[in-house]
Amino acid sequence: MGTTLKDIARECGVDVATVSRALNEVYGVRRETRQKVLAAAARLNYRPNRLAKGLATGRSHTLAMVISDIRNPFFAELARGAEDAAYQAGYELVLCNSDLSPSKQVRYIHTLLEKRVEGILMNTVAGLSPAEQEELSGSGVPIVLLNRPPASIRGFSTVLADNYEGGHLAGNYLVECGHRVIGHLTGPREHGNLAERAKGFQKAVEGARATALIVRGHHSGEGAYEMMKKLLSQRKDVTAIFAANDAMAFGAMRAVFDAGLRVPEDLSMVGFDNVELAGIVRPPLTTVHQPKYEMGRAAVEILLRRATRPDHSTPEHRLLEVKLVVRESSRILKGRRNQQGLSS
Amino acid sequence: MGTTLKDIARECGVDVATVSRALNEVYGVRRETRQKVLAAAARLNYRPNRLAKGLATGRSHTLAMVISDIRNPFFAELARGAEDAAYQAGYELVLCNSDLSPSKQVRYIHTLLEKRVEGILMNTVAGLSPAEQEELSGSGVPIVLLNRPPASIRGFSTVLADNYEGGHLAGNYLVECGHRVIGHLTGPREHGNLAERAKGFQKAVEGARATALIVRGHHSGEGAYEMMKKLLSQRKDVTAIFAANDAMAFGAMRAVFDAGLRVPEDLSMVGFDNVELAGIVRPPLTTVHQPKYEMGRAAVEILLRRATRPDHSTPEHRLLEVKLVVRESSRILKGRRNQQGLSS
DNA sequence: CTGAAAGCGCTTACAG
DNA sequence: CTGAAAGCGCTTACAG
Repeated sequence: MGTTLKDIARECGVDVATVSRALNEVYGVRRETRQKVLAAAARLNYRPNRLAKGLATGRSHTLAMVISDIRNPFFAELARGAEDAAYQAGYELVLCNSDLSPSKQVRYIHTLLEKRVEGILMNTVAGLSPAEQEELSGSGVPIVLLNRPPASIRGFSTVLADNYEGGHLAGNYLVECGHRVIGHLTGPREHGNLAERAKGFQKAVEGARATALIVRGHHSGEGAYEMMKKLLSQRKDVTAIFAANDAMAFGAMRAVFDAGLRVPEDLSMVGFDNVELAGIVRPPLTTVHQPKYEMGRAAVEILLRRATRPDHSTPEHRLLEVKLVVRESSRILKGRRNQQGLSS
Repeated sequence: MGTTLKDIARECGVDVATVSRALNEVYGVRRETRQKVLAAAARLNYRPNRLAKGLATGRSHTLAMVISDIRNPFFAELARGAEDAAYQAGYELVLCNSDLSPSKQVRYIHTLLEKRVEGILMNTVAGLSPAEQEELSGSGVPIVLLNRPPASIRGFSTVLADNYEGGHLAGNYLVECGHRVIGHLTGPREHGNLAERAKGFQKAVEGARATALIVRGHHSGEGAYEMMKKLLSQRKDVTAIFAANDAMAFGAMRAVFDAGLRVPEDLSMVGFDNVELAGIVRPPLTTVHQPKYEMGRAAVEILLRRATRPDHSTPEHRLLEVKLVVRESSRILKGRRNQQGLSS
């Protein structure tokens, strides 16, 4: 069916090696010969077999991303950034949804290694056993993570938003708005990014001698809904909430509404991520913006850099800036300060 | 670095052919030999090179999806369904964002064919030239489209929601709610799926001797915002709107709010797709549900079926059911009928 | 049941 | 500049 180098070689009366050179290299082949080969290739509608090429060169020209779920807008945005960067470099991106299941993650990784992908973008390796993490980091393919890996394992690159700074921004903002008792809904301690946000938040709040109430549960809308309900029943003095991500903020808002309270009149709400929905819900959500698209791009750039220069194999680490986006879900409590300078 | 069949063969004192058989086939190899090979493979941490395997067998075990933009929640949902089906079958899915740009689509397709993917899921081929469409359909790899292709081209499979029925449901519902002048915001005539929705809608409305106002523009939130503004300034008698997709409905709602009107008190609004956001905005959007996840699955199932039985190459066509989801953005105008039977 | 050989379609030193 | 050869790592008739 497909025409191969051999067909072109026969057609032109030259060797396949010459055809290969003519098609790939800029010189090392006589102009005339090259033209003849190119013409024949076009005429025969030649399509190189990339599997064969990959086998011969050891390069597959494909990258992969193993994330929890592409339906999560955070990952969709990230994926788009990653794929754009890959496309520009002539690479393909394979999409894997792991649901954070360790067994799925392991299966994906094995298959990807067998397909000789040249780099993998993963949100985390936290679910893998130490042995699996070691195996991965020693597998030879570049990996970039979106969460800080255990300190014991070397070899992973990372692309991180400045989570600590983001938490600090949120905490500081709420304190400056005059809030004195502020709840923080977050996930399990093991989740590195969330832990950083909590730390930054706590630092800002307690540094201002206000009270930070840390509530842990599942870091999802559902989880936050439950946490919020419980918190409302226990502490009447809370006037503001910082949720560890936007999905949690939406869940928490539902619980607030269900309790017959208003946002921001009764309770200020701040999220993290700045997904598109944050600007659309009522009231629009104040949140910490993460440069999701850029993070995807940055991750692929690192992968590509490491794939093409296997010589120096020290991992790269990239920290991206976050910023506070003030919308209508939060308000100044006692007007001690004006809002100038806060809303940047 | 990687251990190969040859290493295992040497280790076990057998031929690579035997190793290959032991690793792949269930019989044709003595039990004992098989065990020995398996043990050695495990010990040496053998990972088959899929590029080599693919070259030898002609099968890449990968599928691809070429869509406009993964950030569109419709496609994210679809992608998840597709990837789940692929994963279960032991296939990988490569993600391509075309923005519907013909040149990007063509470049993606060429690369994918060169990588010998075994099937491609594409939203549409409408942007390609007839020659390109012919080339694609004759390329030998199974293709499933999410839009009806030009009648002139044979060979494409399709997975479609019942767009006509969906439009009909929407039109019929609004008529039964008592609306007599109903606007329909839609896209260009060439867009097959939207055209079907418009047809079904018109049939239902005009069949009931009510007035259907078709407004065309860009099928996006922005486009709908503009259309709606214009419509409001021209026709004061419109009491309901059917938007060709949810994003358009959201845009139209913004225009309604900007004009100082209320939904559904002044204007009923119905969308199409039932993206997650539809249930979250205020007021929650009445819309026609499309089974996006299932469409993704169905598409991959067709691709796989056709990839594994290249014998009968007639395309498959799958039509999926839609249903009306009544929420709070629409209301009964004059109460001529009760809502029973409408909300199913 | 197993080995030896040829082949999948490319690339890349090595000669000339 | 070009050809002949070997190799990438697998599979699969063909013998035995």
